[in-house]
Parts: sequence; structure tokens; C-alpha cells
Amino acid sequence: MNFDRTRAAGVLAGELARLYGAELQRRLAPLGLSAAQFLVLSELWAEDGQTQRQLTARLGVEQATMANTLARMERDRLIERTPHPGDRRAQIVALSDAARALRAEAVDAAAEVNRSVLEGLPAAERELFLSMLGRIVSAMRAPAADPQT
Amino acid sequence: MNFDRTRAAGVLAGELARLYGAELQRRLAPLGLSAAQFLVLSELWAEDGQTQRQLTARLGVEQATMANTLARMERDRLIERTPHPGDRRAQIVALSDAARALRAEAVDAAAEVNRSVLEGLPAAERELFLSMLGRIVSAMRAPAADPQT
DNA sequence: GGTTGTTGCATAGCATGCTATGGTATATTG
DNA sequence: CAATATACCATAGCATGCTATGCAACAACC
Repeated sequence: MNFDRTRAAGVLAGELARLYGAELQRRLAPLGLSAAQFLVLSELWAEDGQTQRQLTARLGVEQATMANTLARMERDRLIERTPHPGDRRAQIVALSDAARALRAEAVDAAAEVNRSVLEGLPAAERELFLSMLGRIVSAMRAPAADPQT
Repeated sequence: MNFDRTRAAGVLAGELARLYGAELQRRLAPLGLSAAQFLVLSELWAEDGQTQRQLTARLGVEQATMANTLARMERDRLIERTPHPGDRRAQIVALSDAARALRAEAVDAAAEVNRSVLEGLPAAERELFLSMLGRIVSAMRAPAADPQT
């Protein structure tokens, strides 16, 4: 009849996400980046010039969330938007020079935060943990888990 | 130089937290509860009549966050606040009758969502996963992980 | 007993997530 | 080709998290 937060995977994940987000924010702040902005940039660093639609799909957030994040990034001069040739509904999202210049430092900072998260586990368990987390997320993303599985 | 989201523990945790929150929200909505409200209620079901300070400490969110959540819960008639006897700064947060009545159903719904999260893993790995997640969260909560550990 | 520090709570302002809605542009189809 | 359906994006409104501030009440100390 009770609910044990310390054994609820989702609650623990939420807490991990908050702690991780705070730490990432702290490390990225000197670069003028937030955590969500960093994730968008990491996509654009891999492939510059995507549409909002593509970014939305790849990062797995809702379209409206991405629209707002991109608006803030444009305000902060991290991206530039130009008309899409061949589809007047769409726009091309491109890195600004400033954003391109931040790449190495930002990726280093994020990598370090990720390392520090995993330091909570013995080295031998880290791969397994990432694998489990990945499998759980994939399973949840897929078919909304029918109760009998 | 790249950043692989699929191997970043914090990003995956964030995604799990979002998926979990959405599912919990979906299951609790018919009861008129949100996910954050449910967590506060789960504390009060265990021990009714706590102060905001106590709830803040036990759920691990900031004081301002709790103040806002409690304000919404009072608006929604889930809690009632009465003056603290012996400390005129503080208030006692108590369950409303409506909130007391929701207990069994809400706890069932949350337990089911938690089960469904773990169904992404073979049964044999579930305990280990919870243990790892718990250890990582504890480690991050503690001393902000010095880089040499 | 007054000054100073601490504690409990509220509020303002922001970021990031969501759903719902609407406008414009493109595609499909009878 | 006109009508309808889809697709791309923006905006409004909300919840939940945060930091920074401020006020009132309590505690400690000289």
C-alpha cells in the first residue's frame, strides 16, 4: 500500500536526470550554453544544416519544445536560420561561428560529467549499466509496454 | 570530439525520466493527480502532517519548487495547511479527505508503471539495475564527485 | 533586551518539458 | 484543377525544476 521511492526506477532516473542536468549546466555555463542547447549543438556538430523536424526526431522531444529551444538559441546567437530551398514551410538550422568554436570545450565538459556520473559504480559494472539503461529506454520508447509482457 | 547521446548516462536517465513521467501522468490523470503531486502525497500517506521543510528534505527538491507544488495542491484541494503550533513561521501540511481516498488507486497505478519500466529488462537483471541506479544517485547526491576519484 | 544571524516560507523570473491550436505550404486525390 | 489531407513551424498556456530575493519569526549572544 506504500510507495517506495528508492525502488521506483522512474523516480530514481528523474533524480539522476536532475543531478546530471545541474552538473552539466554548471560546467557549460561558462561557455554560455545550457544543457538542452548543448544537445542540439551536438546534433549540429555531427551534421550542420538540419531542419527543425530532423532535430526534433533525433533528439526525441516534441516539436513545440524544439521550437522554443531553437528560438532561445537564435536569440543567444548559437544558430542561424535560413529559408529551406525547395520547401517554403521549412528552415535550415545552421551553426553560428560562435557555436562552432565552442565544440571542443563543450564536448570535453560533457564527457567529464558523464565520466563523473559513472564513477558512482565500480568500473566493471559501468558498461552493463549503460546497456541496461539503453535497453530500458528503447523498450519504453517502443510500444508503450502492454501489461502482459 | 563527438558526443554520443546513447552512451551518456545522464542523457539516457533524462529520457527515461521523461518517458516515465509521461506514463505516470497518463495513469494518474484520471485521479486528478500529477506526478509531482503524487510524490508529495506518497510522503504524506506515510506520515501525515509534515512541514514544508520536511517534505522538501525528504523529496530532495528545492524549497521554492516545493512551495509552488504545495500551492497547486492546495488549489486542487489535495492538501490543507494549518498554522504550526509553536512556530508561527511554519505550517502543517495535512492530507485532505479526497487525497486520503485516492491512496490505494494511486499507489496501484504507480506500482504498475514501475513494473512496466522494468519489463524492458529480463527479470534476472532488474534487482541489479535498481541497485546500480540507487548507488549512482547516492554517489552524485553526496560530495559532487571530485575529478580524481 | 536589543542586535545579529538563522530558519521557514513566498514570490519573481527563467529554462525545459508537455498538449492544444492555428497558419501557411505542400501533397494527394477525385 | 479544386478540394482535402499532411507536413512544418509558431504560439499560448501549463507543470515542474532551478536561482535569487525578501519578509517574518525565531534563536543566540553580548
